[in-house]
Amino acid sequence: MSISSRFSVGIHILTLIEINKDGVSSSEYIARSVNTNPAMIRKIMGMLKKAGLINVQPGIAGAELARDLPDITLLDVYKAVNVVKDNELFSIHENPNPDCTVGKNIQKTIEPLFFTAQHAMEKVLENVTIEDVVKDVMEKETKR
Amino acid sequence: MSISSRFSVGIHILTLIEINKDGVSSSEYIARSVNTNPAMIRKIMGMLKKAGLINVQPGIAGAELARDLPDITLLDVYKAVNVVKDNELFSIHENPNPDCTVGKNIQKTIEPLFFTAQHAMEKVLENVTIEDVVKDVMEKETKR
DNA sequence: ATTACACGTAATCATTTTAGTTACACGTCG
DNA sequence: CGACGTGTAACTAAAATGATTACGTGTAAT
Repeated sequence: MSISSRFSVGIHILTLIEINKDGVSSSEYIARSVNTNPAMIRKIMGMLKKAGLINVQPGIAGAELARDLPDITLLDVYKAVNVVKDNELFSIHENPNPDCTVGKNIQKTIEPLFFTAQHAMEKVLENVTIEDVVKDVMEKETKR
Repeated sequence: MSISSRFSVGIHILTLIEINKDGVSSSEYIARSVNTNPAMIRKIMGMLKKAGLINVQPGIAGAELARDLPDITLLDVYKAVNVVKDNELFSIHENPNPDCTVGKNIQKTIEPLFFTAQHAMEKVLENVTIEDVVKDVMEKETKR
């Protein structure tokens, strides 16, 4: 199992929009950079738009960021592209036997542990912004 | 997307073996507690055995823990049941366009960020043992 | 030795998710 | 009006999950 690449594509899209801010970031343009289909990009952009991360308008080519660079965290993107339902990174088996000590209590024991693990992961995503990503990409580019 | 319930079932199995240590934990017995099929249980027990967490023998009913309770962490179980490939909790889109600044560098920028997030999650799992789980289950049981 | 029981594992199946693709309605603007 | 681009729906192939059936092999009791 892996978390969908929609997440990394979402990050790619936002980063590209910023770096190409003097140009026009159409779905076709972005798709060439990501190396996928424009329809895929539009679908993901739709999610980013719905989450208030970018502005796009029907019929008008190009998208732009809806917030300042440092105000978009990877957690924002993660939630926007809907790769993991809220608090369901881990799934817990349903209907354990209530007539058994373990079956009766295991879910309520495991749940908070899973939440803690998940939140630790999300906290890391929250502390990285698209600005950080943009800077790193630019730095790698100039080092050639 | 969700991490397979094999993980929570694995925890259930180990916990049950401990709490039922005076009895015989056959796959059929465990399956009744988890509320699934004995074959599923045997498959997961095979993984736990391969990881050195339990001892089972063909033809002999019952399983027992292969380590002391505090020496089995949730991370051990997580890795044993193979729910996530090493360092692949997040998947990154393949073949971005190398002729684009973003496409060329985005993978190497994102990778370490994803690793950090994943490791933060795994660290939490590493700090919880089956002993903790057993204690919590027993505590919940006596509070009724 | 035969029989009953249990583990180990392969094969099959329905369901869900992903990623990709095509197609087309609708909006914008020259 | 016509060209272009966004927004979506429909469809596909591939992969993963959870469940189930079946059967070979190992163990031990009678």
